[in-house]
Amino acid sequence: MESVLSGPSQLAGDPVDAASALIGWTLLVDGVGGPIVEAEAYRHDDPASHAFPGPTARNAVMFGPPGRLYVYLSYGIHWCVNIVCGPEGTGAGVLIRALEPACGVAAMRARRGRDDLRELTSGPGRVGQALSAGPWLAGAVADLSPPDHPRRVVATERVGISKAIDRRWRFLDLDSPYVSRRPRSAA
DNA sequence: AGTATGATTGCCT
DNA sequence: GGCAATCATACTG
Repeated sequence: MESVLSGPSQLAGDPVDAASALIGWTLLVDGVGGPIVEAEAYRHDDPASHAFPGPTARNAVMFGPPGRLYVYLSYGIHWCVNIVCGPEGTGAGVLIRALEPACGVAAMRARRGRDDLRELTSGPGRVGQALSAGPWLAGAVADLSPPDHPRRVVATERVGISKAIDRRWRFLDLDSPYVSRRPRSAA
């Protein structure tokens, strides 16, 4: 009997390990999506995390069981997708910053209003739009399936934050053309 | 109640 | 490279 739970075993452990382990796993929403190529960890004791102030209406999902989706509105414009990680109740998550557009490409093109594959899912706001993310996804169980080939993963600085900027908790597939930003120099 | 600030993106010069 | 868009959340008074 196979486990019903999906995702890497690290999903319920340290979110930093989970973020790294998630690279290469395919995330689908309603059959649309592809392999994760870029992700950032946000720990509960991390000043940059939405969970840092403690449980609130917005971040409630983060304090639930791992493997679910935490969705938030960024800059009043973009809906961004996270996978809740860590032991249940700790309030940690992993922001999905980029995917390889593999499944439902036509749908993603239509939702994004763009044809170029590199503009479909390379960036957290783009991922949200391509997957049609919104409040209705909050708390849904993440649809994850394992990588079909190993990835070269590298750790770099997180993007767009002003606190705890020194923590290199952004992980990406070194060989993917679909990451939002390449590391400053190859590591 | 009012204000400042974002885990961003796309269009402008 | 710079900045506007746009609004929920968090914080101040």
